Amino acid sequence: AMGLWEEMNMKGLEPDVFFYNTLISCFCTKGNVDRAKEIMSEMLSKKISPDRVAYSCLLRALCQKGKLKEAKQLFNEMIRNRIQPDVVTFTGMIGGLCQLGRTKKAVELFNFMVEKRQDPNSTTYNVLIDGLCKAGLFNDAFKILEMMVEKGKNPNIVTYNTVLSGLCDLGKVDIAMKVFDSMFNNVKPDSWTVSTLVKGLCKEGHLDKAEKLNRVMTEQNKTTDNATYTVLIGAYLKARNVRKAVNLWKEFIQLGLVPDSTTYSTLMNGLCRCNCMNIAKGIFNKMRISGPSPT
RNA sequence: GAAGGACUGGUC
Repeated sequence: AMGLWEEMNMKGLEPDVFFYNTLISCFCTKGNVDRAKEIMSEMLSKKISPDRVAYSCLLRALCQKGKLKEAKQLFNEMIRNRIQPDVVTFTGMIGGLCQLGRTKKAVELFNFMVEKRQDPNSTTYNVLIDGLCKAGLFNDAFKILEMMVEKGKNPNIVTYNTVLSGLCDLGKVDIAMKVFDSMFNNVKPDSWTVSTLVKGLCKEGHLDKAEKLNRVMTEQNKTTDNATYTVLIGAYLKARNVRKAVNLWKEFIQLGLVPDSTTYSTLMNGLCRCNCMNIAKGIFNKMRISGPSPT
């Protein structure tokens, strides 16, 4: 990285706001918030003012790491510098808080942004609904969903998938299937929808229904993908139905789907647990030849 | 119709 830095200086290239923000974003996603803050200080020393994007990045990362005092300070600094937080800023922070497990704080922040007359968009609602579902607070999530509809923000495919996932986690796959049947009027189910339901059905032991759903959706809407098959194959291996799993794996290849590292991990783990070392070896060799697709 | 920040599913 230092090499690149020097090279840029030699060529007389001045890093701009975009460049700095890219760096900040990288350090934030790597969880190195301190380094990201240093980058922001450096911007200031070079007379480049951090903009809304720079602040939003850091704020989300600070929330996610539980550095809430620092986040508050930075937020105030942002306001002091006359940079207004927007819906993305708030949504990011809400998401960070949810990942932290502080859903109560997340809801507070949601209310705060409404007070500040920032209109939550569908992504904001989706983030909060997902956070509440994952915290096991489905009823609260459902209230937010109702609020979303009241405010005229129509649930999109991500909203549906999020809610379906929440229901499946609760073991309410029967209700999830009813929602699925009713969603076609509003949105078009995608492969995420299918894999979510397939996972839910498998969790309850309905492998046959899961497979059928995938089959129907593949034929009618071409909505299948790597992840969906990985769920199905993994479930059959867990049920020690190696024959079925291997057939699905062949089908997977025939469809032209491309296995990645998760696909192979699932296969290797499952086959080894079934004591099918020979089959595992064969697939492993295939991977060594073609290589898993990059994540 | 390109853009540096926010949302959903797969193994461990």
